Amino acid sequence: MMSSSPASPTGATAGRTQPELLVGLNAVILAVTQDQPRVLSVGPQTASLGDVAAKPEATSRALPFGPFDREHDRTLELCMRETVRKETGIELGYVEQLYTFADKGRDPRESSGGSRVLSVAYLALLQEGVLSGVEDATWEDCYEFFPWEDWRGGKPALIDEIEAALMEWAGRVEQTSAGSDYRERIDICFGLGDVGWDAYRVLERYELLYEAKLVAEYWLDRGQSPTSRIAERFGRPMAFDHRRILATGLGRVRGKLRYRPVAFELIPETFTLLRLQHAVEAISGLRSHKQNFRRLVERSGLVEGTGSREAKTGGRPAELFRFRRAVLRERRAPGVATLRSPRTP
Amino acid sequence: MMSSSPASPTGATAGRTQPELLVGLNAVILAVTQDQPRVLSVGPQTASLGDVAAKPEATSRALPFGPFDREHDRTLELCMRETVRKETGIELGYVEQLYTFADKGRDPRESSGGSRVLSVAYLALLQEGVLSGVEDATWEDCYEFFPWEDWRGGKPALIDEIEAALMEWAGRVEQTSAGSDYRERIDICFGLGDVGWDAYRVLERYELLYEAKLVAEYWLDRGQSPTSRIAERFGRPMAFDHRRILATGLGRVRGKLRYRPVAFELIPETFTLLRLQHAVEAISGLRSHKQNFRRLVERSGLVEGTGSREAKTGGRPAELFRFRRAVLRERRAPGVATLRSPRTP
DNA sequence: ACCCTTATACTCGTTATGAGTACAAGTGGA
DNA sequence: TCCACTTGTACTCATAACGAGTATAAGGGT
Repeated sequence: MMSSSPASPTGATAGRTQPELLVGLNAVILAVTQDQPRVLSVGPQTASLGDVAAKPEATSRALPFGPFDREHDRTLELCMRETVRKETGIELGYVEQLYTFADKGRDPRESSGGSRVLSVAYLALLQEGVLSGVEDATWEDCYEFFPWEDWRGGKPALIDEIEAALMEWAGRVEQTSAGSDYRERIDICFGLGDVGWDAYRVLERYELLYEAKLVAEYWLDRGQSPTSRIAERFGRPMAFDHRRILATGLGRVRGKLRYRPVAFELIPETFTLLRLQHAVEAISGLRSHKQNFRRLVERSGLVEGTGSREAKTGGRPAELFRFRRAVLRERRAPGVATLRSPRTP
Repeated sequence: MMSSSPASPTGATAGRTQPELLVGLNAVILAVTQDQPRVLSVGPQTASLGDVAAKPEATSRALPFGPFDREHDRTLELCMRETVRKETGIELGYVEQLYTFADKGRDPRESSGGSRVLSVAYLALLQEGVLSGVEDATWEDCYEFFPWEDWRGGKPALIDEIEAALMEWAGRVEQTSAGSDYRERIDICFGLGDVGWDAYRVLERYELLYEAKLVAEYWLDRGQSPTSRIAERFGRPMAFDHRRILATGLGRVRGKLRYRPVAFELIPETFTLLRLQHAVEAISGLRSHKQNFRRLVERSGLVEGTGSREAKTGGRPAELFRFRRAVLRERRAPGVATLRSPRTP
């Protein structure tokens, strides 16, 4: 309730009893290994828990999470770092807050009398090679969850299938309600017609597919089983709303790549330009022109040569570069601008 | 605690008792009126409450806020819209989630035995002319809180004063701790040396000033009074950590302006190009080249002429334009790219 | 020596950007 | 009516950035 004499920053009244609200933290931890974008997930490795194994949810991967300990943690971010450190042994570097999720129904247990759950999601980027020592924490390929997001090999064939399925859905919906702009949303989200593919819109695409009942979670959230076509073609589901959270995270990095030098958080201290390029391509899901990428990165002043070179390239040895921290002092908002759209013709 | 068999999206254990944690919502509601950026604030209009009037906090403005009603509200955003609607009569349009604040100590009452407060802040943009009917809700000029952020008249003289004060502070700190990169942070934040001014870094600047004890909140948070110089020169304080939240919001719009057409959320349906330019300038705090701004906006396809024109310009009548929604179907990430940096020479 | 691979340099045409100049079309007053 | 003043709009021009190539360098293997 707004109040004209603020008594607390939120206006919440102390001592007022309400049904339980749990606050937790989720972490989207991304890395690039073998030129593939990976996300750290937790959950049982194999479904060997007896009869539970039959249920698809039981084998879904989840994002690392933990409760927010309001007694001991000074900040949300520290709590998240601590949780991840304790549970996986990983010491996070680059971290940023992503989004706070609190929609009713995001935890299926709510409906059966459980508490409402609010969680604050964080995004973290790790360099290749940092591995978790914990058995049931695994790195998964991001594009298994979003197969339509990987355009590095050109427009995925799946896009046509998605377009057809979405248009069919939009047609059905338009008959009942006033929904003539569904087609427009579809065009924008998936870059159809003369729209270009915008790598950034990961979340919008996932949510549109969810609305169109084309992702497994739509059915699982309602206690039903997805059709086999959905289960096989439209990406692996994750537990709860974690695929949505992952979509938010992937979209955020892709966006940030354009104007902040976050790519360097994903690769070792020294690297060849091709490696940098591959990391950027893995995250953005787009292929870029090698010579121009080099020109762009060099001209930007983001990197400096180390003098030494890497021999194991299979061809001419490549020079090793390092990130010039000093660049932050010289230019505003440096990033890798090349990441516009792939040439579709 | 991370768990290998996820039982809840956050891992929070139901039924576990912890000290009270309150969840609330804050809204940064921005508009542009008379070419000035405004923020909607609440609080007593004048300090006529007796002896409380002497304390500066009693007269500070606060951002609109309300508790998150976990029973009735389906989503955080709906709760926020509802709160604002009920309390000010304003029906929000463009809204996005901004950030979640939960640092220990953000509510001064915590230390005196109160509850920990977490709040989710939202950003909303309104068109000129939407006014609140509620008496103690007022529109305040954003730059009263951040006088150093307005570069429309060229580099503010205040920047030199800030530079001096910060450098002096950095010098003092370096003697005690290992802090040789304070100067680098100062350079980056305030665009000194060969760095350019980056309009986007509003929060970083505010936080640096806070650390350097140059904003009133630093002292108020510790129950002390700021020096008169700080009170007079470094912007008006707000209640609690609301100036920090406002900084987050202003930074976010400034950033978004560059790649999404959010400027149109701030102006009426039809507008002259100069009006659009002034709205962009008000938010970004930068002046832009009129002819180039026009070229950019027209070439971008973001707008279309309506044929009619506005007479009240004081000179030649200007054509009225409207935002072309269709552009969203044609180009990825359209924005107003011109907003780089002001020519400082 | 020849072929394959990857790295790196350089070219070329197109488009975007910053900074102007020039002219158009209103207003109000001498 | 003419003139000064205001704001809007069209065009120019040099420079930088971008997309797409071609050409050459420098390693390994057979």
